[in-house]
Amino acid sequence: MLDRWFPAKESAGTKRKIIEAAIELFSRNGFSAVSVREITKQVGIKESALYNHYKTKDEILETIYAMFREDRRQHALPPIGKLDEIVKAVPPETFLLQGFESFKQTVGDPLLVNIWRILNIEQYRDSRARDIILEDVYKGTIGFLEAAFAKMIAYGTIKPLDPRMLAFEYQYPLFAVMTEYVLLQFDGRDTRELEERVERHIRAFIDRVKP
Amino acid sequence: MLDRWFPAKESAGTKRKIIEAAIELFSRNGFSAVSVREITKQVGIKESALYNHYKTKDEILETIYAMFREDRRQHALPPIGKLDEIVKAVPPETFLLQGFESFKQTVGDPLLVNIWRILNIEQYRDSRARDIILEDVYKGTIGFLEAAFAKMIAYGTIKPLDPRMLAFEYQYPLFAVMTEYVLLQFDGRDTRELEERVERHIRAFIDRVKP
DNA sequence: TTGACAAATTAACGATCGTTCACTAAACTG
DNA sequence: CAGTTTAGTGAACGATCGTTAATTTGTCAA
Repeated sequence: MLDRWFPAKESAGTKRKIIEAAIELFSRNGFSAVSVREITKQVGIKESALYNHYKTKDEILETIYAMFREDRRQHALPPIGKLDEIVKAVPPETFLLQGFESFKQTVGDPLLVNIWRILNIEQYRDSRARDIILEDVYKGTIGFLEAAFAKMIAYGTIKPLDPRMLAFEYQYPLFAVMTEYVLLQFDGRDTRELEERVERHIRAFIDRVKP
Repeated sequence: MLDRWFPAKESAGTKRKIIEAAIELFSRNGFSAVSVREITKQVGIKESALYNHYKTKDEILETIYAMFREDRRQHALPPIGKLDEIVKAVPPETFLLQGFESFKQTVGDPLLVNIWRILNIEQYRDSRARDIILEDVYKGTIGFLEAAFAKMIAYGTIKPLDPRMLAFEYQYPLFAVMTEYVLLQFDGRDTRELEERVERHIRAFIDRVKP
């Protein structure tokens, strides 16, 4: 994710180091409680040097948002156009269990987890964070799943229930687990029970929709 | 909630007004981004007068936490001791639909909603907020429901499934809906679909566990 | 080798931060 | 009514905030 935004050719990679430090600090204390001096200290430069790379402190946050947005559009969900061929190619069990893999992949990526934390902290103060959570995460995921379930129903591979309700029943527990997972992980606490719950939820869901 | 913490006999009620202003401001911008001068301006006093009521800015936040904790222990869930008589007295349908009522009651209380927002903002920076969310909210709710489901199973009023799994399947979607609800509400956006989802989820759950 | 440009430093700016101080006015207590 | 407590003001404290300006250092192309 960082590699794409900050190509290695850039000499010292200070611009990238600033983002890395900012993500770590913002995710722990929030944007407002982190000073530019804290960021630049972690990078190893003076505070004034930061302004050679970013116009303002807010532009750093904006860059982090943009990275997350782009990463989600690229990697989080397959494009709607490819949905039909996916649903035709893989059985519902495999499709749904992919949600488990994608969960483990997300919580295993410290960068993604930290940006998710930042979004949670800033969601009320900053309408950009709110927009990412509501549109990209919630609406995007549910819309994708609804379309997928509708296709499965059309192909007769799952029971003919309301696809939007199915999307909700499948995904919303995962949202809540993600929230709790990220919080437990913050103190290095045990998260195995949550992982197990996710898997059991998905398997129970598969049983509910099997035709 | 405020009435109990700040009895009317206190002359001007400045201490209460400070908390009210702080809750509103903290819930919008976060503790760190709100100055004591902003709070006291909203109350109508000078910043120095605040220190007649609270030793530090943090003590205001601490008071808010304590209020939320106590309110939850008093009103959120019936005491475990009374659980047996409740499960004996009301059918599972009524018990579970009570979760819908309690959801509507929570999101309809601006004070509770704002404190919930504060907890979300501060959850990483402040271990006290983290503790409230993980222990009082998550663990407390799931523990209560697990005990309730276990009793229902013992009385044969629901199917004999794993009570902890049932608690998870019932409650976690509600956690996520609450999060999204509070966020949508922040911009005054339409939340009717979410309310409907909650009710449909609970009714679907009732169907799943009916013996 | 020189000139250009990027990236760093030192120093400082005005503003704002949480908190404290000395003091005053009002309200309760004996 | 005198005396003490409570709640308020006005001013200031040292620290820190985001940001800018002037200047130096390092790097690569011409």
